[in-house]
Amino acid sequence: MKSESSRHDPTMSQSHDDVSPAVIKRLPRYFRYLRELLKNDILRISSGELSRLMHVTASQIRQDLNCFGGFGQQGYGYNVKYLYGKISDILGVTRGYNAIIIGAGNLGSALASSPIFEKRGVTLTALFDVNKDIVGSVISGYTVLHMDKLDDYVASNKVDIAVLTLPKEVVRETAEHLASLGIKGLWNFASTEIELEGSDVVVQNVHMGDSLMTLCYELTKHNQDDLE
Amino acid sequence: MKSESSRHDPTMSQSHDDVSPAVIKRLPRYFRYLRELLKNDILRISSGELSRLMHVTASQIRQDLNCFGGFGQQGYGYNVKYLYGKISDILGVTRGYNAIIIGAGNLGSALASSPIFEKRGVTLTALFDVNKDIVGSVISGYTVLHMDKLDDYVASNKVDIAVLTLPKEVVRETAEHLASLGIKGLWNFASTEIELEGSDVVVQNVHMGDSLMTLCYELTKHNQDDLE
DNA sequence: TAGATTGTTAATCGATTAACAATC
DNA sequence: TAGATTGTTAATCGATTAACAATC
Repeated sequence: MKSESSRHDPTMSQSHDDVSPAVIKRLPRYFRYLRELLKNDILRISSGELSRLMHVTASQIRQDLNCFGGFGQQGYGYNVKYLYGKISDILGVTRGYNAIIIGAGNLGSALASSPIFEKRGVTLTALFDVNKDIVGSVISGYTVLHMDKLDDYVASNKVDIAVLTLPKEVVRETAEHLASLGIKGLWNFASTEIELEGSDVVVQNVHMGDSLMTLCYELTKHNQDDLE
Repeated sequence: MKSESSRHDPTMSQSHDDVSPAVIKRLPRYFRYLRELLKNDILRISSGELSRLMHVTASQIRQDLNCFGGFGQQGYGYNVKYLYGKISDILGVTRGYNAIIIGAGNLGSALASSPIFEKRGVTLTALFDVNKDIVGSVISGYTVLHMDKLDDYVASNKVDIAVLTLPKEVVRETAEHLASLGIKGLWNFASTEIELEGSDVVVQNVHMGDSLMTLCYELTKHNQDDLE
């Protein structure tokens, strides 16, 4: 019945290797909107209503959600709490991942002081830096550790994610070192792409600059259109 | 010869309203790689070489670049300097856009202290905040101004882009106010989407949190795969 | 039951890749 | 000229939308 999508392992609720990248990229957005609905005590929503809210087609919403299982109910719609829980599970919010920040400069501190981790079930556990002026200082309740304590720290603490907020020049070697320590997720803010050939390390490159450039492109296009 | 893509206005080098979103999203990445090549004194590259570097198909590169005109030369490849210049033009790097930062907290300061604007031809001209403790302090050479000076400032200075690094709760009203002042580009770091119906304001929402969630999804998927 | 809305298949649309003639 | 590589068309692939039967 549940089609081909749930395979092998019968004990696990769902497994979904084959979900398209396009769908996956949209999941965090569903997460955000559902959280907002929940905050406003809206406990039930149809794909039609959600489509108006999110400015996407109802068809896409139903298609997307169905990649992971039938979360709705005909004639009723979706239970917001239930759906939010399911999507949280899929995204790993309930897994209790731990993160450390490598590079406690402006951006590193900004992230440490923000609720960005907590909101997504990720726990920040430490910050590292090489700068003597920064090491030992306290940022958002964390004492910044020196990088030479990193190996020991990772050996004795569970670390799932390393956040890379350090200069472009040292990103590559740092990433390789972190991978060698067994850290499986890298969140990279340096404007260079990390390539770890043939490793099982997952990398997300942020590229804020690309976003600024797209904005500039659109500004430029608008201006041009006005002239024509 | 130049096909349908360059239309109307004969004085303007190119106009290209009809370029697909997929192509546009990739332009900043070309920009980054070409800059890097230039830095390494590589003055000539073929789509084949670039494809190996960027991990995309040569076909896609040629297709993408051709949306804006024939920048290459058969039998030779692409002149890196020339191509970099062209892409810079398309992206608006040479337009001399000015930006202001609204919200001089951790993230605002981090952006102000980074080369992110300068690298893309954007000039940061001022920072604003409402917090008495922050207003008047100097961040990366800029004295933080109080928000009540904003209207005057925008009236007497060219401001193309406003960077929104302020709390989610005030983003909507601030965005509307900025739009009413005639600012045409908003770069939004709050984890909420700005909708300005029917205005000619261009918005880029950054959503760093979505990136973290995608990382968590992939970590989770990896772990599951291991179990199967 | 009747009405509403999902789950799902089929149709459309857009984006990517392959192939090759044009040409430097 | 011969070799290389683009520009461009045609073929493939993937993602989105429309439609409707299943069903709560």
